[in-house]
Formats: sequence, C-alpha cells, structure tokens
Amino acid sequence: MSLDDRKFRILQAIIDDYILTAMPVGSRTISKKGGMTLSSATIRNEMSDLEELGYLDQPHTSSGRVPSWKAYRLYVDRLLQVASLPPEESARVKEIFKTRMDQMEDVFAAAARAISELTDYAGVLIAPRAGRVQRVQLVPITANTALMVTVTDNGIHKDSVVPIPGGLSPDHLYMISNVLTERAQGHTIAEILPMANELLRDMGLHRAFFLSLLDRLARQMEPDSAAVVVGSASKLLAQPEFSDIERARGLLSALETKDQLARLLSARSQIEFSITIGPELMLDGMQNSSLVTMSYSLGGGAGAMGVIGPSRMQYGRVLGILSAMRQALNEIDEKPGKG
Amino acid sequence: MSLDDRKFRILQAIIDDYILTAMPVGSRTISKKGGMTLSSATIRNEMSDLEELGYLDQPHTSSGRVPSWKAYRLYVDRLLQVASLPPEESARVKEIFKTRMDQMEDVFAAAARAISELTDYAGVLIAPRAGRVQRVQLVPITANTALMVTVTDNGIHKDSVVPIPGGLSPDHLYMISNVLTERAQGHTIAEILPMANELLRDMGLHRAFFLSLLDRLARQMEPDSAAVVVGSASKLLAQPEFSDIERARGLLSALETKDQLARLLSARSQIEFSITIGPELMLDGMQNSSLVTMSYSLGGGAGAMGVIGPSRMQYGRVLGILSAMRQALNEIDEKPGKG
DNA sequence: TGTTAGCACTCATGCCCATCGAGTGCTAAG
DNA sequence: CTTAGCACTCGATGGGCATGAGTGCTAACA
Repeated sequence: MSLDDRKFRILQAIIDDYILTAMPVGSRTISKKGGMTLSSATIRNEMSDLEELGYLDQPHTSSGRVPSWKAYRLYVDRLLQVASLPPEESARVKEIFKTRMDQMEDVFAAAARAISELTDYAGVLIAPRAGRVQRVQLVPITANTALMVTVTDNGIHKDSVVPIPGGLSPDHLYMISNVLTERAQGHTIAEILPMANELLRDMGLHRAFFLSLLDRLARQMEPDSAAVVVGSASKLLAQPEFSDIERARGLLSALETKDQLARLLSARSQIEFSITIGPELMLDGMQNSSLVTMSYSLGGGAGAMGVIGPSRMQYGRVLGILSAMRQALNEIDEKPGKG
Repeated sequence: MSLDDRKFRILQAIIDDYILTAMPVGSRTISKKGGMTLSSATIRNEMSDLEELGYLDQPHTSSGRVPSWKAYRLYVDRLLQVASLPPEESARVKEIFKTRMDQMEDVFAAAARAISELTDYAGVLIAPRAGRVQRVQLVPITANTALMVTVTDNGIHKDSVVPIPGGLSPDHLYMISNVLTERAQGHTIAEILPMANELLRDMGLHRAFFLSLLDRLARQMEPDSAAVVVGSASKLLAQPEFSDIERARGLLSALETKDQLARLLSARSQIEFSITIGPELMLDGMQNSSLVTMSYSLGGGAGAMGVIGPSRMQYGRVLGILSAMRQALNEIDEKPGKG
C-alpha cells in the first residue's frame, strides 16, 4: 500500500481542516468538501490506510483523525505555497519601519513584534552575524576601564567594557584604536585571530593589553544570545493547544532560554527558508510546536527571523508574512539613517 | 466598630494562610491555629465584622474568606518584616555575579533572571538612569553615519546612530567628540540643553549637525524601555491564580509592554522599597497582581528592581531576596571590571 | 475490484440529580 | 462576651443516562 494521489488529496483536505479548527477531522467532513466526490465510507477506508502509513493519529477509537508531524512534513514539502498577503497587511508591514529608529536593535525589536502581531504566533529574530570589522574604538570610562566599540560593515555594533593599563590618556586610546582599526579593518574575526602573533610583535610594551583586546574582539563577533529578540510570546496563549497550562509553560520557558533560540536561528541564517516540525526540533517543550524561519540580509550580513507556534500552523500565511518582512528589512539598507 | 487588636491578629492569620494555600480560609482553620484560643464561632463573628470593614471578601455564601487588596495593604504596612534568607539562598545570590560579565546589560539580565528563579515570580529590573555625562564619542560607521557613544559617570553607556555631514574624517569626528565631551562633561542632560545656544554660537559651520547631536544626547539620557529587563515570566504560570489562561495572558502581555514597566520602575528608583497592590497599579490585567520593588545603586546611579506576582505574595520573603540582591549589586561597584 | 449503504459499536460530552462537606449565620445557653 | 448547636447554603464530586460524532465491518452493487 502506498501513498497514491487520492490518499494524498484526502490527507491535504484533513490537514487544511485541522489547521483551521484544531478539532479531530471525521470522514464525513472530508466527504462533504467541495471537490471530493467520494462517500464517507470510502474516505474512512483511506483514512485507515493513512493512519497505518503514519500520517494520521487517532486520539481514541471513534474520534476523528489528527495529522501527525509526518503529515505536516509531507504537507510543507509537497504542496505548500506562499500565501500572498492581503493588501492592508502588506501595507502594515511597510509602515513598521517608517518610524524613526536610532539603533539596529530597535529595528529588530519592531520586526519581531510585528511578526507576532501579524501571525498571532511568537515572533523570533536573530540579528545578522557580525561581518568584517569596520572600526574599533576605545572610549574611556574610568581611569582603568574603557568601552571597546566595534563597528562592522553590516551596521552591527557591539561594545564591551575592557580594563586598561593605568596612565593611558584618551588620546593614547584614540591612537591605539586607530592602530587596531588599521589592522583589523576589512577582516572577519576568523582572519584576525591568526594575525595575533604578528600584531603582538610590534606592540612591545602593551602586549598583555593588546591580547586582552583581541580576546574581547573575538568574543564580540560570536553569535550571541543577546542578538535574539522574541516578539509577543503571550499571543501563543490564545491558541487552543495551549489551554493546557503545563504545555504553555513548557513552551514559554523554552522561549526564554535565548541561547537555545540563538543556536536554532543562527544555524538557519544561511537558508532561505526552513520549516521544522515538532519532534524535528528535538527540544523539550516543543514537541508540538513548529519553527518557520526565513533568512534576511541587512547591511550585507545574514540574519534569520521566524515564527514559533503550534505544529498546526498556517504555514502558507506565515511564509507570506515572513517574506513581506524580509523585503521590508532589505529595503532599510536602501534608505540611509534607518528611518 | 473598629479594627481592634484581636481583629487584626485574626486578619493576619487569614492572610498568612491564604498566601500559602490560595484557598478561601474558614473560621475553623483559624481557630485551630496555634496561638489562637477562640472558638470557630467567635472567629466567625469577627470575620463577619472584617468583611463589613472591607478587609475580607467572600466568593460566595458559605465559602471561606479571601483577603481584599485593602487587607494586603494593611498587612504590608503594619506587620511586614523582611524575611532573612536561608544561608544557601544568600550564597546563591552572591554567586550570580561571580561569572565574568563584559557589559552592564549582562549584569542586569542575570539579576532579573535570578530574582525570578529565587522567588518563582516574574523578576523585573530597570537600569539606573543615566547620570552625568562622562564622555561623548563619535565612531565612524559609513561615510555619512556615525555611532554616538555616550558614557556617563555611573557606568551606563548608550549608543545611537547619527547622520553626519559628508567630508568629516575620523580625526575630525574625534576632535568634535573632544569638544562635545569638554562641554558636556560633568553635566546632566537637564543642564546641557540650556547650554545649547552658547554651544552653538561657537560652531559656525556645523550648527545643524551639532543641534542634531544634542537632540540625540537628550534622547539617550531619557529613561527608556530598552533599560527594562524581565526575568522568567513563565514562572508565573505555575501559580494557581493563573490556571485561568485568560488571566495569565493578560498579565504576560502587560509584562511585554516594556514602556509601561519602565514608567512603573523608574518612578520607584528613588524609593528604598515599595509594595503596590492590585488596583493601586491601575493597569489592565494587573488587578490581581502586586509589584514589589526595591531600589539599588550602581556606579552612583539609582535603578529599581522588583517582582511581579499575584497579590497573594510572600512579601516578606520577596523583600528578603530583593534586599540580598541589592547588596550583591552594590558590591559590584567595589570590584573593578565587573567580575 | 473498487465503492457505498447500512449497522453495530465506541467514546466524549453534557445534563440531571443525589450526595457530601466545608463553611456560614443565628440563637440560646454558659 | 463566648461558644455549642443547628439549620442552611452552595460548590464540588460522581453516577446514570441520552446524545451525537465518529468508527470499523459487512454485504451488496456497478
């Protein structure tokens, strides 16, 4: 017994219905659907086959069928099409970045929030991974600490507090910044670290200091959990699958462990879009959830954004929204000063 | 009829019990308590009086009594004492900041998360308001944008992207930064804005540019929602009052509107500690919640941290934890380089 | 051989109703 | 003023029953 065309069409109809209603789907429901000319009895036989093939589950005898994650996988692989947004929604997406934003962080936060608002699921986003070093600058804080600000060519900047040797004036720091910038400019951190020896050779006096700066630089460029933004996770509580409070708690606390999300998203920043379903995520508390991501590019760097919601997700619609958002993010590059 | 000593002791016993059990408290429960030598009938009479006085509510006839917010108010005003932490918990607080942290943000995030972990409620924190300007520095990003980094004397730093006139070299920007630093150093933003005219008089060519810098400076120093950190809000879902999913959703989405929290917390950063109960918060979705805050000081600036949970909260314990956390935050000042 | 009508069966759901028990208010006696 | 006693209230619990959505199976049909 194999998955012939008719079985496939029936499975599709079941998934479509379940996505909308979140209720087990019965044979009569499918039989009455437009386009389907088979009796409920025939559908029943097919459904029984589909269950045997692993595409459907039955919560209990004499209840309707529920799609398994394998069914969703088939569904998104074979017949998913990106839904085009109604004009008022795509207008809303375009509006988001019209307001003035000083910092990249504001852009990311706004995007994640907007994804939540539009999809009614939880929006997540990771900032692009830092690219090539554009400039490194030390800003004095106290007599023995400075702020090391690193700007990369994709508009990302990071800062961290570094201890500095005593007796360095702001002008000293500026000169050191310039030397550091000169050496590091245009390089990724992977390229900079091997240069350490060469750099250090010239540095007579302040070897240890320079080494600590390089160390910080390397850490700044790593993808980190601070780059992850979660939109309105509370939206998820409106979904019927989370009327069970324990399940809701599991998912929400998974959303709060940012480094887990950072791993998921940064692994997907090189992939145009991805759909990962329940068990495929291999994470506690997310067996019944799906992650839909789409990469975006901003300032030459690649980031990823996505949606976390129940496996019973409107995948086509979500992809449509993410795709509109990607376009909106891309357009930010074109206008200077970020809005 | 007034609130005599006996009524007060009975009320206290009711609140103590309700805080632990979250169940309406009956007269027999109180009568059997150690220290109480009255019969349940007498307690009933007193409880009836307490209800009339507005300190107790009765969900329905023939159920036990539940404290009203007025009762909690009295409770915290008159008989609250800060619970001292068991040694292993205060040890845990001390451990939190032992790990290496590059940025103030990491410290704040760790503190908020720790408050959640220890209390089982949602931890919230606002960074200290920026103090006096220590240094302003422009770091070039592109030919016509720069990052304006402002460091204040309390260790807070902020950055924002500013457009710059074409043709300014990094050295130019450095010089401008030095001028700006010289004028602004040691002043609060409230003091800087009136100086604008004087500053601008000297600036011949780049008036407009300087004006925009001052504008940004002013906005950077405002308390902003980015300074708010929320710990593990999902902890709240374990509380029995949030088994009602709608109530949980209301509170969680209130926790997601950061500017509201920013207002609440920054208003409390000058107050040693505060307890605000349900209706006193005057916020949708928080009628049944309480906010307990405690201010802290870090680098000479005052911030506030706190806990949001059900009104039925272990106030004494929460204050104990916050108080330990305040001490731990204060100690960060003493060791350089933030751990 | 595939399709379908028919039928017995299952199981969740909702409803009614009786029971239970925690808790109350009131009264009268101490 | 306190308290024992008692009738009463009302939510919670659980059994019994009808309902209905849904199934699997069988037998007849094209």
